[in-house]
Amino acid sequence: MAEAKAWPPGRIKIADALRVLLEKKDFSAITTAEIAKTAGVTEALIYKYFKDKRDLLYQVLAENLEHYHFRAHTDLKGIKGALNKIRKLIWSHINVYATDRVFAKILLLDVRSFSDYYTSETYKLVKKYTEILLEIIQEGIKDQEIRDDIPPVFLRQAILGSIENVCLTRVIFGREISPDDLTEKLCEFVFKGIEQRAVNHSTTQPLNY
Amino acid sequence: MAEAKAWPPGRIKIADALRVLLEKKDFSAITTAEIAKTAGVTEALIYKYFKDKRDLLYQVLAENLEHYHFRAHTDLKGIKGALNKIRKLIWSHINVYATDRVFAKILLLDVRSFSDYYTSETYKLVKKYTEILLEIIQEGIKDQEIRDDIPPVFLRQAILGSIENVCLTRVIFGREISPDDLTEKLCEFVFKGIEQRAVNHSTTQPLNY
DNA sequence: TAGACAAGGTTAGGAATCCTTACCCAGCAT
DNA sequence: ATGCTGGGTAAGGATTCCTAACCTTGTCTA
Repeated sequence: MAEAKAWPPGRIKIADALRVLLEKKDFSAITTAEIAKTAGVTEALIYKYFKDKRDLLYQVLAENLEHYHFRAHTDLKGIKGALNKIRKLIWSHINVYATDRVFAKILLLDVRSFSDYYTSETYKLVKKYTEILLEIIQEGIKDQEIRDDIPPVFLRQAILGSIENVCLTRVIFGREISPDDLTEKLCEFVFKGIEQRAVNHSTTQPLNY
Repeated sequence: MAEAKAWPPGRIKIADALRVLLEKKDFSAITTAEIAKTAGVTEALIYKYFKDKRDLLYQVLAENLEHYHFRAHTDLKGIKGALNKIRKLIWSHINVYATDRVFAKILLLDVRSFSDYYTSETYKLVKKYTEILLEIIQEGIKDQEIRDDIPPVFLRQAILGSIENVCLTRVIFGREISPDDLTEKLCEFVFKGIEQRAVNHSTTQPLNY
């Protein structure tokens, strides 16, 4: 799937058309007629390449996911330490939402309400992506950088939830997303929590940086 | 809106019918014909009481929200300390998702993809609900229980995101939700963060419990 | 080199779905 | 008795998603 090469022109035009339309409209408000017209093909062609309208959405998402998954992987190369990796992953993650609003909208809003999405190939890609974070957490626990009294899978959910929810409102209302600023705040939150630390200047110095 | 009293029987039957159908199906897969049939009324009656199919969804959600918002408020009475209040709020919040899966599905999955939802009266109720958490955070900052170097609005988003994302997968896949267990883990995460604390047995005893 | 056969695309249409317009009827106030 | 309001129905139309069948062009092969 999404072989990156050799898609017929019609298929490409259709996928691009959907991306264009999603910039301005909800997925549910976009009709197949509209997609076909924007793509410059007939409606029936959509159904040659996609099972149905949703499948088109899933496949468009999948193409983006593959790309960003690959990028996340390379972005992490050369970084030492679980917390540093998490910081970088958060930054990259937010940066994608900041620069590709259509992708953000599809992933955070459009597909989530369809229950067949969770059995799709595309959802497997999402899981593959979040696997990266899980591995970093496990590494961090092993190296004593991350606490070991909360299950890694749980931590992953909580971390991703906070990232996504912070970006979500900004995506919905078209507000600006600043990766630097948000990453800084998110890391503070995720790493240290909201509790006011004891104001004990002698013993609470951070050890790692 | 949602005057709690004096709704005509037809309206009640329609709202109930939607709730029943949502237990088994996506909102997008439910037809107006189906709703009418389940309710034992004609399709046209839906449009007497609701602007359109979505408006029906929003209003059903609104009714639940009002109820849970009220309950959250009373649940917090008599609790001292911002962190204790947050713990209780998290528990109540999760408990709602645990006991009312339809409500959870509507709020976390169904309405989010519709952009007109964010201009609806129902969304205002959601904001009113999240306002509770914001006020607690502000109180906590004032009382030095909560760190003051991250904006309260940001903290609220991050906290709610982690709560909701933790519940989300369980809602999607129909897995069990254990309020006690999840609250404990979430509070640990939210209050203290993921970073392994310095293993300094003399000074790191928790103070509050 | 005819012809089989994919691959890419179109024509035409049908079932379902959402929603509207016009109508009915009971109760009740004047 | 009459007008009017609130709750409900009947009937239909436009739109939307999707399918079946067909066309066309290039390529492989006997």
